[in-house]
Amino acid sequence: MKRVKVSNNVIRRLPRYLRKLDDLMAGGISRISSKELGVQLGLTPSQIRQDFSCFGEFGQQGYGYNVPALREQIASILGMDRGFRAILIGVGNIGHALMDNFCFSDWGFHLAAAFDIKPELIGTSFQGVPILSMEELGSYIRSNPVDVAVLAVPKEAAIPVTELLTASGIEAIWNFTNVELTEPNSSTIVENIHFSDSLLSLSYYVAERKDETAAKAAKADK
Amino acid sequence: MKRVKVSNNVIRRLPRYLRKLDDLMAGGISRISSKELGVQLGLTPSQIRQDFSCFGEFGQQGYGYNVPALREQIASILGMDRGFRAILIGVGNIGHALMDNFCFSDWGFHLAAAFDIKPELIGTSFQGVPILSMEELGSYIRSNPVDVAVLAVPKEAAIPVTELLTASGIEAIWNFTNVELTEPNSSTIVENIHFSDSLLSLSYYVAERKDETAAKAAKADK
DNA sequence: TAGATTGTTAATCGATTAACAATC
DNA sequence: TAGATTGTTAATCGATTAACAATC
Repeated sequence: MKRVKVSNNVIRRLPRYLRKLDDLMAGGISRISSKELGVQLGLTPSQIRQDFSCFGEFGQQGYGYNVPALREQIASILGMDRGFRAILIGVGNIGHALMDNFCFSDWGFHLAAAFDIKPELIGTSFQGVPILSMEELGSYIRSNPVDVAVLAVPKEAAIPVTELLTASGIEAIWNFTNVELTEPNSSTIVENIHFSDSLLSLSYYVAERKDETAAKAAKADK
Repeated sequence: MKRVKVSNNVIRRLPRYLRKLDDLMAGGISRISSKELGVQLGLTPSQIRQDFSCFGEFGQQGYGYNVPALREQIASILGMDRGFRAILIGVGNIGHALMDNFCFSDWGFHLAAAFDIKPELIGTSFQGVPILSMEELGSYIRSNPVDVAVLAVPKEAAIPVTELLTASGIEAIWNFTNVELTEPNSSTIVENIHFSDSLLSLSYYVAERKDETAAKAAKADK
């Protein structure tokens, strides 16, 4: 597979392609053109072909793309076939919801262990995932392969726990705390789920929509 | 306030600015230049000044920006002072976690009600928010002001519930389901929290990092 | 074969960065 | 006042779109 430098925008579209291809497969569609894919995703066919061409030639002239084959290619580009191993730090509300609801294995991940400080949780297991003490975290990381740490601790613990993680050799963090972990100098890969950032973006667009509606009403009214 | 068309990239940076300004205020910093803000956020001073200039003139030559004043401006741009009203659809794992942990009021929102189909939940309330039956959803929306619906239902329910919401007059959805709600023809504002998309992007970067490391090792090895 | 559709090169568009006059 | 820093205009860079030869 090609590994040229690919822009972040392209990477962010890959999971959407994957999702759409899964939908098509579920609907029994086995072939699609970039034109039709563009219609269904609201993208131009050019962009779709450009995106794919970053990684190879997956289509066939005059025919289009084979849906299952393309799906497998994109899954592989995203690393879904690598069996990455994850650990969860913090079994509070959001951590628990992830363990209960989020199917890591659907995305090629294996959730190997969870960590918390609450004594009543330590030593138990949930959905087959053992919950260990935070005190075991460092030694666990050093003696087990861990590719990604899922950070779901309270706000106050975010920075110290991150320091412990990186000091123990963790290179990638899936961050659910509302804290900026990305140090300008750090080489750790951080992917954020910032609920509040997302809600505030939505808030902006809602405010904009209301202003437009109000302006229109005022105009019609005068 | 200016309301020119502002690019999505700019909007997505605003919550980060807000977060940083809150941090600065918590640290007792009352004044900052675009240069220093750039250092702390990993952005160029030019970009920061360009971003702010979409909405007005918030700084002072030779001085920089007053932190609390700028914070208030950005909060206002994001609509945080409008008291938007939200309802939650689906009090499962993620919905419950949002009710319990996510402080809507911190971001200017009021969570007015939640809806579910589970009989044991209906009629109860949690954190002061009443949980109502899904059957009441349509009439509730028609007789109460609702700006945003938070969609946290199971995958299968996503589309039918969205249709009910839009048919009842909802214009904005904060979508926690792993389903593409954005119809190319629809005018509904949709903001997605796609856990799996986020994890897969992270997965890509982890895979890339591993490939680079392996390539380097192979080179050193030969 | 003729029609369709790819992969890629070139053209356009938009976003980021640099430069600088204005001014606190 | 002199130094600092803004807001904005111009230059650059990168991403998207269009065009088209290659070919299934």
